[in-house]
Order: sequence, then C-alpha cells, then structure tokens
Amino acid sequence: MPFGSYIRDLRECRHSDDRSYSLRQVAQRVGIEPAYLSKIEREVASPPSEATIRRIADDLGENPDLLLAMAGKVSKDLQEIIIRRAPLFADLLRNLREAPDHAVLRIVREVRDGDW
Amino acid sequence: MPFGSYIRDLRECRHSDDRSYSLRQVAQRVGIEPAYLSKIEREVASPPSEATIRRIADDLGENPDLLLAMAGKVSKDLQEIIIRRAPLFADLLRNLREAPDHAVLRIVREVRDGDW
DNA sequence: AGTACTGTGTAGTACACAGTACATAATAAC
DNA sequence: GTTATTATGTACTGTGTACTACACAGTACT
Repeated sequence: MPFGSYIRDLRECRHSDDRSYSLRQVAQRVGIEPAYLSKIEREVASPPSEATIRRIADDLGENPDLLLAMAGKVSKDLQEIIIRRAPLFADLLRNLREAPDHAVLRIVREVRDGDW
Repeated sequence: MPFGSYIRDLRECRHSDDRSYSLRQVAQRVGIEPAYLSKIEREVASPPSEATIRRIADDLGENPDLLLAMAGKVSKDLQEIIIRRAPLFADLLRNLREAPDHAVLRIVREVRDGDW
C-alpha cells in the first residue's frame, strides 16, 4: 500500500470516533498546510520529509520506521549506524537479505541479551 | 577524512606510478567533466550521486560502500533491504549500534553459514 | 617558443524536494 | 437554510542536487 492512502485510512479510522482527526486538525498539529496534507494523502504530492513523517506518525500513533519505509525512506539515525562501519554493516545486511524473519528476530534477541 | 580529500589522495597515489590517473583521464573514464571532479576533490562541490561514486570507486579500485559512507550516503540496495522489513531491521540495527566489530562479524559468519 | 598536458574559476542549466497561499467546492451542524 | 467546517484545485516560491560548458593558468617537454 502506498504511503498516502495508508495514512488517509489511518486518519479516517481515528476520525470515525474522534472528531479531532480531521485533515485540517491533523495538519495543524503536524505543522503543515491542510492543502499539502490533502495532496500527500491523495498522492498528488510525494511523501514529505523525514521530520514531517515522524510528526505524522506521532500524531496518528503509528510506527515511524514503518511509515518512513512506506515513503521509501530509511531513518537518518539508522543510516548513521551503517555509515559509521559501512563495509561491515553492508556485509551483514546483504547476508540477511534472504534470511527469514524468525532468524533475524533470533539475532535481535541474541544481541539484546548479548554478553560480548 | 572527508570524501574529497580521500579520493584525491587515492587518485594521486595511483597517479604516481600510472600516468593514466590524472584528474582529466579519471574524469573522462568516470564520465564527468574534469572541472566537476576537481571541485569534488577540493570539496568545493559536495560529493556526487551514488552512481558516480560507484564509477569512481570502480576506477580507483576502492570499496564502493566505504566511499559512499564517506559521502554520507547509504547504498540504495541496502536501503531496499531495510525498507522491505523496516521495523524488524530498525530494531536489529539499533541493537547493534554499540556492539563491537567482532560481535557483528561473528553474526555475519553465523548468518552466512546459517541453516535456518 | 610552441604544443600538450595538467588542474581550476566562473557561470549557468535542469530538475526534484518541501513546502506556502489563496480561492473554491463539498459536507455537516445547528 | 445559513453558518461553520471540511477537503481540494491551482499557482507559485525557495532551496538543494547533480551536473555541463568554456575560458584560463601553470608546468613540462622538445
């Protein structure tokens, strides 16, 4: 699903039982013009900047990494992590490309409880 | 070390025993204007596009992921890998942020020989 | 002294990104 | 049934990216 329709659905879902989730009010809280948010939702405009996506995610209560991904973006903080040790992490990621979710999850847990 | 000075040093090193590594000739092989490469090397211009960095890496025999990192960029193919499973990989990377190199390397090997 | 190479200065192009501003049309509330 | 609110259409702006084109200047050979 594209970014625009996704956040529109999400917002309309919130709107259905909370009147403060109109396009205008969300736009105001997020700090952009309603016309611009309208265009984003209808995919007339491409997804906004990372900062704006984060504020939208915050307002709609959605995972920011997921929204960024739907917008075709990778969070700046993740990019930083990779850039610091580029060849190493490049290698890791390319090796994990085809790994099934559960294998990656196992590694996440292993690392989190890791005693190196 | 910044991107510009790094590739200048690298090129001049090659140049010292191979005359075909002049700024002009490298620029021609890479497919950009010499004046532009000059500006990149002196950091008058910011680093070029990913595609151009790849061609430079290729010509100078350097690791493309390393050059991209020095330019503050993350390779598009790596971004793709993350984007496909954003929340999962975001979690993994943030957990690996502080992990020492050898721990990451161990995981790389583990995954490469992995039987899931 | 001429030519052949080396790098650099200046100027400008084309296009994408991230929006604003205002007018108008549709819908809901009272 | 008018007022208030909602969503859209159109037009425009400023900033960054990724370059090109061409003229100029220094050095090296011969």
